[in-house]
Amino acid sequence: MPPEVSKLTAHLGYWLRHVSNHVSQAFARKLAAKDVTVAEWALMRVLHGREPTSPSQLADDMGMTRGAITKLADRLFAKRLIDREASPDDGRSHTLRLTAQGADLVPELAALADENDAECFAHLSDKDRRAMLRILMETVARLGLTAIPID
Amino acid sequence: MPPEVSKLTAHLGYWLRHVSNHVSQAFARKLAAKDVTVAEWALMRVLHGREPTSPSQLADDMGMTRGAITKLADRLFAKRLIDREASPDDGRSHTLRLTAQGADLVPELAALADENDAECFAHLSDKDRRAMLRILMETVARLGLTAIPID
DNA sequence: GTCATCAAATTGACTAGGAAACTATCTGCA
DNA sequence: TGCAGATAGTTTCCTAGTCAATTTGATGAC
Repeated sequence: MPPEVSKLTAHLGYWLRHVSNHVSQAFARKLAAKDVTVAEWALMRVLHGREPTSPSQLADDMGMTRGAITKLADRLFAKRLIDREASPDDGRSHTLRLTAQGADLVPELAALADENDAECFAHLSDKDRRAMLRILMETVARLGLTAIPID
Repeated sequence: MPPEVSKLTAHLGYWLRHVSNHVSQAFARKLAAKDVTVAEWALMRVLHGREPTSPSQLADDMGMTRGAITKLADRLFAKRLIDREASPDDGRSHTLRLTAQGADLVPELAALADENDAECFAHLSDKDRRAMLRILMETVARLGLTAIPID
């Protein structure tokens, strides 16, 4: 019997996607209570503690296109959670920052994220949790270096 | 200075989503050469080695809605990669299985998945790779137990 | 046996994001 | 100076999901 497809179960990417989808869906249900989506939270989270940032920079950092950031920012702006500010030295550009209201909301959302993490990964040992976090952060750093599509 | 938001960087779910998105996007570019999407591959991958399965079961297993499975299956059917078969004991239900063509394609796609994994996680030690895989599989098993939304 | 209820799958309306075209502005170079 | 790219952001079109309503078939109470 030829093992034509040796180890289908061995693809990290597959399991990653699987787990990520489940976790994000669970998180989305929690965030819905605050009328915020996961992507909106992600943008607010990136803005928090790094104040005014350009859409292009955010697109790179979040692994999304500029078009997506535009729409995402529109929604957050409509909810008064972020503000736009024209760039003084470049007429094309502007920066985004959290409003006071947005900044106030961040800790609440962070608490939901804590809660969601706790629920989804309750079965992991502290050691495993830390290992996973370290591996993921290393991977982001690595992918960040080659953020622009190569192949 | 009150640490209002203690450890924003500590949310596993956030990094998980970040890495998963990047990996899936890279994979999508590779799959495009075979005219297959990531979701299509995922469905084929689930069907492989577990032959005839109902859409509902697939929806549960893949963490998608039934509507999504219907549309996904439509596309794969149009490409002659899967077949529908009426359920003998339940007139409402049917099962899905890979066609010969679909089964032939699986190893090719699996090779692309291998390649993508290798590229995206090249920097990880074997030990880390195995740890990550184990943790993710454990988590899926755990989430599987509570697949139906609880809160 | 008939009807109310439930379950499987599909369908339609809606939403979020990607790719690429487009607009406005900036930069460099003759 | 003035014009040819390059660059920041937006917009349009398309794809692929979710959610809710619908259709069709099964099931159980009486």
